[in-house]
Amino acid sequence: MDAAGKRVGAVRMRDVALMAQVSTMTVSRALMHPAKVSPDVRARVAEAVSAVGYVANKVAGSLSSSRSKVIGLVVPSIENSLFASTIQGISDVLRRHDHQLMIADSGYSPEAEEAAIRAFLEQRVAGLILHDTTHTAEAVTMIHRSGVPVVENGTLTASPLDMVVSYSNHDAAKAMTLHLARLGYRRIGFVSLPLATNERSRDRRAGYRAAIAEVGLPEDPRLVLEMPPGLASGAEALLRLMEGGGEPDAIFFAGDVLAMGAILECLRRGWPVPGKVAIAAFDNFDLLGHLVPPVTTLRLPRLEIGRRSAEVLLDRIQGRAAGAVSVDLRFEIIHRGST
Amino acid sequence: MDAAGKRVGAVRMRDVALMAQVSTMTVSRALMHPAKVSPDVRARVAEAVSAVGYVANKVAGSLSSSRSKVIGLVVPSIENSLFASTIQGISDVLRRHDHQLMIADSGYSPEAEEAAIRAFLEQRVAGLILHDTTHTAEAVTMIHRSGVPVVENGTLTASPLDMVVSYSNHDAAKAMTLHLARLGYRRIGFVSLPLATNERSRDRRAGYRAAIAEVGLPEDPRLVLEMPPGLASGAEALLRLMEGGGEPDAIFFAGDVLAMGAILECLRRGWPVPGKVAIAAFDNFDLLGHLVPPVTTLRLPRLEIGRRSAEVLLDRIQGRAAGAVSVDLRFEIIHRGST
DNA sequence: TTGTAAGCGTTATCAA
DNA sequence: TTGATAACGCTTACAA
Repeated sequence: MDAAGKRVGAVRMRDVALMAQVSTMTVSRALMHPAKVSPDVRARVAEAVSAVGYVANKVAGSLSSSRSKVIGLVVPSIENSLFASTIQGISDVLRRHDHQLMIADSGYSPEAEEAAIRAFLEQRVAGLILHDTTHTAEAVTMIHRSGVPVVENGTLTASPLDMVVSYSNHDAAKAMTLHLARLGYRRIGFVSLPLATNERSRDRRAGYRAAIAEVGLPEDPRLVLEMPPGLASGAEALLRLMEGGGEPDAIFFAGDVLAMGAILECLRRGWPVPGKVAIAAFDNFDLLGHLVPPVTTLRLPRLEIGRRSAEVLLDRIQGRAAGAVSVDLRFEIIHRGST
Repeated sequence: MDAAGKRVGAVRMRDVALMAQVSTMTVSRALMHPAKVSPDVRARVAEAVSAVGYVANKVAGSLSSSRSKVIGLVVPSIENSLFASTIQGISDVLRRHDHQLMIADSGYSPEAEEAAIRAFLEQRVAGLILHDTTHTAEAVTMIHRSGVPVVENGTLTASPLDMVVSYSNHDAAKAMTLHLARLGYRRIGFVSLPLATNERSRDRRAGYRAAIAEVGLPEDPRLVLEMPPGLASGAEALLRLMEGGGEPDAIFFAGDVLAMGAILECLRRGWPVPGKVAIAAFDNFDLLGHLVPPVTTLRLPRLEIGRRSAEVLLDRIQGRAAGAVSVDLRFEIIHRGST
């Protein structure tokens, strides 16, 4: 590179062509469709490639062919380990299919998501995977105009942009609440993450309410709380519910590490679980199974969501499928000692 | 897109130019250097851009200018939350500087790393960040030939490819071991991750040994163990050391969630910590501070490593700096109840 | 301040 | 099976 950051003097396909005594077109063919070229040429090209140290220029290739092998992914937070599993799943599948992954995080802001989407479209990605299901109008317009296929995977939204791969946050929260009711708990508290910009949180609370209504328990606002994510937040939620006059006999923490924070607080205070209060979590952190007592939770298909998202996207990109796709992956209740 | 995945009929700069009644060159300038264009033209171009819904084609731009704003990152595992912090740090800085991030994971294999590096160079990334410091010969050759700047950030390696931003795994492990010795522990066990392909693990064990030698404690092979990562692995390591005849009075778990698994095992067995055995960890998981007892550990600058890596890379790319860079970020011992 | 012309390094197309 | 030629959509370099 020169001082201004401009790449300089790279080996081009032309150099390979000269060395192999063929045209650049033949080199291109030998690399893309080896079968369409004579064995002799194939060998000469291969030799020339390694002799001159040729590294293909996919920027030029993409411009010429109007195709790319890059997928753009926007998650709310890269650091959050829940998303990390999904990213891993996506990455695994893309690598197997010789595609690349670009990542941006929105910090839970639709405006930042829009900026990320624009940047990806400017790079002419072949497809998009969005965790969120809430987008700015401008983002929706850009995506539709671009014609790029999209998978959303935060929740099984009823009105997807294009394709969805997820599980039902509503049904999962409802199932866990019903599970607690079936175990005999009657005053079931519920703690969720912030609802405003998060359809997943709203789905979960709706699921909780549906279950409460279904089994005929009274709705008590003193039993429902909205908290930011985090260990400390879970501990605080526990204390607020226990001292809020609602007298919960069980609490369902439907978000991130909230349940972990709550159960550690119980440990510190010497409160027996479920003797004093039962605790259920929403996500299958490894750790929940190793705590004392081990915590009842939901197993969500985080990794599988990533894999399937990448697969349906590639299917569409490669013309193996068209039209609407809505994949409902399963969740599962893991019943343990905390309830 | 048509059936073969070929993008079709996008709006080009030419369309903006026609609408704004200027040449494409003027549109290009108005977008890249608004100051170099008259206010009138600037306004007309801006209006035309939104009227036709223009989304710049950076593929064409990159080809033409031989510049790109994409950085490639290779980590051993995307799913591992330790790397997630670093990725978040990188992402934060890149976004602020209008750059994009491509990610690949090597699964701890140098060959997979080589493939990822090749793919990134084919995309003509402006820079590379590699977590690992062990590379194939071919990877090293490709990188040098390409002239792309590189930051390694897994450990403060003595022979970097180019730039390094990290902390000293050796010194961190040594410091913690000395800390334990200072507290009066005399039979200090040590558990590390696999050493074969991991310079970081080797550095840590060397640091432990250096400390043991420095304070004149005997080296006892029954006190040293090599384990895969994971909670279960930590629990198993604890039991093997406690029953292995070495009679440790403290154990230093220098890897991932090993310490967490060990302390949870102590909880389950009702072993007092540090009464029965003291426990120290290597990484600052939130949770370690909330366990009972809270666990002594090292605070490592994971996020900061990401930020600084991105910064030194951008400095080099943008010509603000040249030459060798080696940034030694700090670590810190967090003394808590478990020791 | 604006425009013209010539690439950037590939692949598509069509002809040989 | 191979090659010549013309894009792909932008930016550089230079001219007006």
